Amino acid sequence: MDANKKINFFEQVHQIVRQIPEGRVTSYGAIARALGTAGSSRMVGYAMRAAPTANPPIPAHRVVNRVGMLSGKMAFGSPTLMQQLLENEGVMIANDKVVDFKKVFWDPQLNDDEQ
DNA sequence: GTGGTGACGTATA
DNA sequence: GTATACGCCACCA
Repeated sequence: MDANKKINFFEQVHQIVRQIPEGRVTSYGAIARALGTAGSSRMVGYAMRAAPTANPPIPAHRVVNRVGMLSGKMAFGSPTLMQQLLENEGVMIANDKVVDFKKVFWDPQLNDDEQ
C-alpha cells in the first residue's frame, strides 16, 4: 500500500531518534540525510512534532536544529521542559542553545560503537 | 483536489 | 559576516 510508505517515513524518523544515546543530541538535517531525504529537513521536524503521539514516545528533546538551538522547545508543553530534560541527561543548555553542541552531537549515520 | 503551513537547511546578495 | 529568499514535501483545513 502506498499509504504505508508515508507512515514509514515517520517511523523511520522515530526509530533514529530512539537510537540517540543519553546525553547526546542530533540535528534535523543529520536525520534527514540518514533517511536519504537530505534537504527535506523540515519533514524531519514535522515528524518530530508527532513524537509525543508516537508509541512509545521518543526523546524528541535530543533533537535540535543545526545550530543546536532548542527550536522545538515549545512543542513540549513547557518552553523549559526541553532544557530541563537535556540538562537532566548531562547536556548543558545556555540561552536555549546546546553547550558544546559539537561534542554532544550524535550522528545517526555512525554506529554506536563509533561513538 | 487545492492551498497554506512548518521542531530546517542551503544558497545567494 | 549578516540578511533575505527559496526549496523540501508531508500534514491539516
